[in-house]
Amino acid sequence: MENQVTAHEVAKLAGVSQSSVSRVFTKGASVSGKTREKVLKAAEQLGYRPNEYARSLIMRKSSLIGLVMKGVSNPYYPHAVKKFTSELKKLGYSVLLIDTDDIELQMHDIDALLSYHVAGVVIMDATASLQTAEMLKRFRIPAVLFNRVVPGSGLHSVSCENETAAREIARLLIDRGCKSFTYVGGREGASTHIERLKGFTEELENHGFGCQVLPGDFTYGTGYRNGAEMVESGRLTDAVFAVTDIMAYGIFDAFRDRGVRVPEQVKLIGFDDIEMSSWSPYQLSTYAHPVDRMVALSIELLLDPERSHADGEVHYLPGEMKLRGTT
Amino acid sequence: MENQVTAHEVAKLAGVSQSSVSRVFTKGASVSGKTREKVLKAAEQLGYRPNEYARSLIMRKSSLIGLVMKGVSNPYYPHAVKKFTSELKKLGYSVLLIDTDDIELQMHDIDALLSYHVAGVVIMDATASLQTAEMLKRFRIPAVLFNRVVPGSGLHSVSCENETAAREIARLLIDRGCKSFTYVGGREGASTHIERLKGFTEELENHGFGCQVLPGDFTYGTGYRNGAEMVESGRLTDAVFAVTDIMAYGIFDAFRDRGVRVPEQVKLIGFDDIEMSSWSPYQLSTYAHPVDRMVALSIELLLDPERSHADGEVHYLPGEMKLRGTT
DNA sequence: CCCATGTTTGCATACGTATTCATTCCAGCA
DNA sequence: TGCTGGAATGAATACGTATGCAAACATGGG
Repeated sequence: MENQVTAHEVAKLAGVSQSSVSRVFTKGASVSGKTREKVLKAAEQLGYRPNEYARSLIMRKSSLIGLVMKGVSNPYYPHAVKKFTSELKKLGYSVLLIDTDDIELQMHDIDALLSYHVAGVVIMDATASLQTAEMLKRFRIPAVLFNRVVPGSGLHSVSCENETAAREIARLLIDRGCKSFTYVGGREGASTHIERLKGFTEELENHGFGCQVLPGDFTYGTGYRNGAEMVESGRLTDAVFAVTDIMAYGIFDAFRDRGVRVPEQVKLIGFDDIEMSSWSPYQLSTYAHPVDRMVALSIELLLDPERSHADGEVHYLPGEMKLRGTT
Repeated sequence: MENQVTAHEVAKLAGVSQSSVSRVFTKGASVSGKTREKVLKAAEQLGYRPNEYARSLIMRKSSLIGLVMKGVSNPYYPHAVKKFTSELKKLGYSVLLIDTDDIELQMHDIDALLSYHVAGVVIMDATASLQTAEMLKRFRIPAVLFNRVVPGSGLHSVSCENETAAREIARLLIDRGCKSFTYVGGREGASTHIERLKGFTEELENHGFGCQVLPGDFTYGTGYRNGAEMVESGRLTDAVFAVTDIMAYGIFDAFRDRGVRVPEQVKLIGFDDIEMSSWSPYQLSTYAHPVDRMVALSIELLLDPERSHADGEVHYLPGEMKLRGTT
């Protein structure tokens, strides 16, 4: 950075003023074709790139979007990250990656976002406490919760139609002739868990069925333990709905290891449709997130000046049922 | 960003000069306890954070590290990303995430890195053409290739001891009594592929064995197809070494689907030790990357001013064999 | 009490760019 | 040719911070 090529040097070489150089690189500015050409040639020769720091400083506008990830527990998120980065790149934004260790977006992480005055924040696979939400509002940083809803936070949320999908899943399993049901959940308090649980159990109730609810945490290991326990304690049901594909794999493997056959003895269905679900040992039936549309909507909410600072909108987008071998 | 709290406002509230405010937030600067306290109180009250743009501009030094990812094909990388972000955070750096679609780091992506004059670049799961390497050198951006080596690029490389590990794997399989061998590879030209292939076949040769080499691309699907073809064409061997865990899964599943038993009929071993390898359906024997040490060394290479701009160092770190159920 | 020494402090400036404002340029027309 | 109005240009300034410099201040020894 010490030997940075500046607009002044380009200007000198091109025989114009620094202003003209700037105008060439600022879209919508008025420059004659002649000088534009001279400037571009000089810039090319020197390898000039406008300095983003100076640019963001003077324009009082950041070209960074903060992307908050919790971890690597679920392969579903890296996929969404990829989509975000490539879409944002098209719009001229770069991505500042924040990796929280905690379930919640921490104050410490907020610091980085504030120092760069990011144009917006996407919070994935993590949640924001009301205090954190307040902080974001206070500093007028547009934020959207991706795949999470935090009631009362006033933050935008973009989620899958969890409840509706869970109802659909319930009906599907009933149609398949199942009479007893189990729901294996995610972390207590996670909106995806709550909404899917609600839709599933309510719809079952509507049809006169009950549901065994087992606690979980979105991990394979816990899925496995739950599956093992179901078999060993004799509490196996005709159908199992796992809050997440990853958990479904664990359950599936626990069943298989104990000689329980899927889908003959038990029907199993997950949620997410990550790549692995189509792999041979699983062939898991599941409900696919509309990732692309979720990403597009998130970006829209962040960057539209009309909506970014307005009250939090909560969106539930419809996904698609993917029926494979486990139902 | 329009209503940014500046050091001037803090200064006014605290009754000191802007310089003093700056000094409080610049470590190593000389401030009295009294003013420090006044400033911190005022800053807290106003929610002041130093503006990174102004700071990076005046200091001519970026606090960003570029992290280049190719995609989401291999769960091994997200794990490393997490390690990078958390380690860099400790050192006061933030992460600029670049997502290349291509196998190579593209010029277009370089632009973002240059605009922010990043303090360094980590290139993961992708490679850099000689032209790109030249570009990085020209702009004096320290770079390290993570898990890749590009001879002649002059870039630092931090990799696993691929060749040595592959030899070890060969000896292990020989010890297990295997007489015929297959290597299922990765993308042509990828250094991990080349090095593991070399170590494996050479060591086998040393013991008087040949090796069937099948082409691959690091994906599950290709692993599966290779596995299927081996069975169906009758070219099954006593042992199979897959360049990557992901590919090993595909091979394993193809075998299983066709009634070939692992490890009784075929011994199978992968490379990476991603989380899934310990899952019940696979229990894959594999060789674990020393991720933590690889990350630490990468950061060291980037940030040590003595080494960051020096000629590219190529490091191979030893990992650890993980023997599970497939050998 | 005074001077010497070291520590704090404020002023002014610079980082590289976008943009306002005044000036110059130039095409088009009478 | 002389005018006019719009387009293009350059000079100057501002963004928010770190830092060199000189002035102010504190401290302690004689």
